[in-house]
Amino acid sequence: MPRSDEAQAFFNAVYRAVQEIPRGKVTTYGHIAKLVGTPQRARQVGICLKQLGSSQDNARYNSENVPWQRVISAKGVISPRSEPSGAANQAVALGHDGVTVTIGPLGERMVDFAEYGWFPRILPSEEAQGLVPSDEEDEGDDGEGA
DNA sequence: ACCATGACTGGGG
DNA sequence: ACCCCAGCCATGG
Repeated sequence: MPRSDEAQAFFNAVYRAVQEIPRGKVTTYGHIAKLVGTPQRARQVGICLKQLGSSQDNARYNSENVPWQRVISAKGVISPRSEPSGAANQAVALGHDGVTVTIGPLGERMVDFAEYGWFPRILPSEEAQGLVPSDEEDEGDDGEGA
């Protein structure tokens, strides 16, 4: 577990944000970092998910109630890790979510953001609670289409 | 206490 | 378009 209370707060914020990713959708480590207010700490988001244990550990946040599989790299690829089966497990879990994972030329497991990407500016829960400062500004944000 | 190692990323070469 | 690199900072030796 993290050393400081500050770090603990960051971990919890990340877990809560990840819990808001809808089933059948994915987002990036970097986007979660932005959602919790620390855009430079995408790497630490990865550390948070790595720390998730099973529900048997009596931890408030665990691999059962936090959909860790819905977070992938900004390249649209399931991040490889020391344990190769880890990425494979994530692909299986995503498949269970109804997300199609394709295999790239180098064996990378990739997900199409155009179809499965979830990138809100703020957390839906905050919006529902009216915690969002007033922000009625519009600009041509996205406009892609496959 | 110091150093190396990552579930990362955007920018430069 | 691909590779490299400086920030990032929790963990483990």
